[in-house]
Amino acid sequence: MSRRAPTIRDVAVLAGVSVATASNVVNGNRPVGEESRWRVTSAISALGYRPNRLASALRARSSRLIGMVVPDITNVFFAGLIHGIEEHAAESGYDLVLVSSGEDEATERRRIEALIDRQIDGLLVVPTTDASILPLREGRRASLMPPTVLLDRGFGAPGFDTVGAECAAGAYAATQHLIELGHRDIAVLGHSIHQANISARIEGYRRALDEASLGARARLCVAGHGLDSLRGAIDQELYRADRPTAIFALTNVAALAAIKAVRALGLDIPGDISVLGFDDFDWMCALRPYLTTVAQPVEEFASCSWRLLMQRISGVAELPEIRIELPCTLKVRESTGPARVRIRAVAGT
Amino acid sequence: MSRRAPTIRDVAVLAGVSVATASNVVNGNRPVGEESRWRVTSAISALGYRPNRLASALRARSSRLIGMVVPDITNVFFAGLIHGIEEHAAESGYDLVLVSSGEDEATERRRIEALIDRQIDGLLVVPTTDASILPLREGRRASLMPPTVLLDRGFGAPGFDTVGAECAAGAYAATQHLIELGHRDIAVLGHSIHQANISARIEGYRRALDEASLGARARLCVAGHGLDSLRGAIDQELYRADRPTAIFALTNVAALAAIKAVRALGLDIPGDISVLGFDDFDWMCALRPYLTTVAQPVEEFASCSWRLLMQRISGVAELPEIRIELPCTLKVRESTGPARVRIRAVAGT
DNA sequence: TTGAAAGCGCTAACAC
DNA sequence: GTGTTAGCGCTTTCAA
Repeated sequence: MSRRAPTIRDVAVLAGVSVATASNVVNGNRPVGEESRWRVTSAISALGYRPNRLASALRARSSRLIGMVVPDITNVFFAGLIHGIEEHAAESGYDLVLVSSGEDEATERRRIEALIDRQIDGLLVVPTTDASILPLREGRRASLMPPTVLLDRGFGAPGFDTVGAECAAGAYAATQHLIELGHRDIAVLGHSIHQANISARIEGYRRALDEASLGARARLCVAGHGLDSLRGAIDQELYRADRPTAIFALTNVAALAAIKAVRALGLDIPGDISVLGFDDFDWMCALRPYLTTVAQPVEEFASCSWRLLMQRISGVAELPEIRIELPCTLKVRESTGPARVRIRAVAGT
Repeated sequence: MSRRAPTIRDVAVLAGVSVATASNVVNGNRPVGEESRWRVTSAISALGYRPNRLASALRARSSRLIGMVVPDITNVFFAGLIHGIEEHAAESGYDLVLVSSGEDEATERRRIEALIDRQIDGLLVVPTTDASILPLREGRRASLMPPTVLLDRGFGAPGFDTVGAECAAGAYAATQHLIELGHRDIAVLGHSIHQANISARIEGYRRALDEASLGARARLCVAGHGLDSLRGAIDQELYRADRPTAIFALTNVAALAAIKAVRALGLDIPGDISVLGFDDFDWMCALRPYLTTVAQPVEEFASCSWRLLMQRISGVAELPEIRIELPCTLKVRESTGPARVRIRAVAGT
């Protein structure tokens, strides 16, 4: 029943050659004679030999394993990222070890260490906060860390290659779109300020407001990562007498929270209040109204970060950190419309 | 810069003990004296030693790596599954190697072989079709295969532990719900018949129809896995003069396809046509109308399959295959309503 | 309670 | 073009 799996030694013996030759026909590291090659290949199929990747990784000092860390797998944006990366990995003969940090810095730290212990060849991280992965570079293990690329968050973190979106520009365009529709009271809804991408989005929002001399009307709703937390924050804003006429949600989860909150109040989108989201995915088109959103280039995120990582692993890339910033696209759809003129607003203007 | 990482030998030397003792304090496999333990722990922290999991896995014949194979990571149902499994894995000290089969049998096969080569301790698969993983059990590698649990699809496959939903019952309840609302022309939309779960859903649908003496009116729309393919199939059905008054979508992707198709025709849900879906996730509540759906117990899928896998790995479970079937929940919401009485239908009845 | 030593299965020098 | 051999870093007998 549980017969020992054949090793390369078994192959060599059956083929009547040395293990080196057997190894060479398997890996093609050295030329092998026609005769030997044939004997080895037939021995391999006769025995049903399969190489032990653990042993080969240990010896060759290359596991062809890439660690990937995301805050939450169920977030459609991260799921898209994982999908893209996994595809590239498969093409390049790598496998992905996927771990979730659950938006917790300590967990993230611990799990990354565990991945490094597994001798991964590279690391792809969507860090919990901009600062969370910094200690890894500074610690004793600095020189022993595998090539690492930070995605989405942590843009520009010193010591790391980073791939992110042009968040400020995207948010600027989105806010401008709302202003052009006549909105003057635009609330932004998002989580943690401790992330470069989120603060960049807020910055873009502020800039657009400032340019329209609306700077004083900025309304920031900041909450935790969860849907409920975001929902609570926007609820509070909506219950105010002078509630906003538009909500700019800075993440896809925030957009969902905003929609739920607005719906719960029986308000119409965009009749009573406009909602503008972030990220884009299949299901959004089933929403009524179809959500106006700032789409991030998920595919490009995946391909750029993968390319960067491969360059680092092969030692091609030069020393200084590389930062790649990808453009967002404002997708104007149905959830944003002209601002409803409110009595108070009319009187006030 | 690239100093060699300290090994357990370095630790032993610095602590003035043997490697065996150092190993034992790291792993606790054997009792170690107070004095030795202290010397080793301080040597470890002095050197910043971290064990090489590759080497330990090779020697101990246990990688603490679980392979997970899904058809498509971006499908919210599978994403939820991955999330749940990853959580359990983390708790138990395992890591997940995630691969996507892309609904392709050959790819699935190839990637599973690669996972086995990595000496994974267990395998969790949502197979492309019911038959796709069977050859693995039959092949020469049969005895060399790691414990494997099939999820969602492949229920009851010989030689495998399987975890699935009570699809027939769920679909029966859903269809009955539609019949009670007065629907007599109910189309089902789904992909591949070659999956036990899908055919069970169809069976449940048929049974409900039969019991209402509506068996002759069964309408099957079968398509490929893609959104577009499903969309095409349901479009065809909707363009018929006697189009259905209700659509029962057998997967979440099918539900999305149905919604898009109905919308494109300018029809109202549920006024003109009812839509009933499968699976349930956060974003559905942002849909207008909120989708009536058959929810599968994703969390339980994850916990049951994990428990089963752990039992097999530890050799606790007895020999015969185990099948676990989890109940679905019909969530009646807004997308299903009374059947609109059509002229033709009135005349016909 | 501890140590010495034999490998796990493989690759890469180094020889020929 | 091929073989011999020394490890990769670790765990685990076996003996003390």
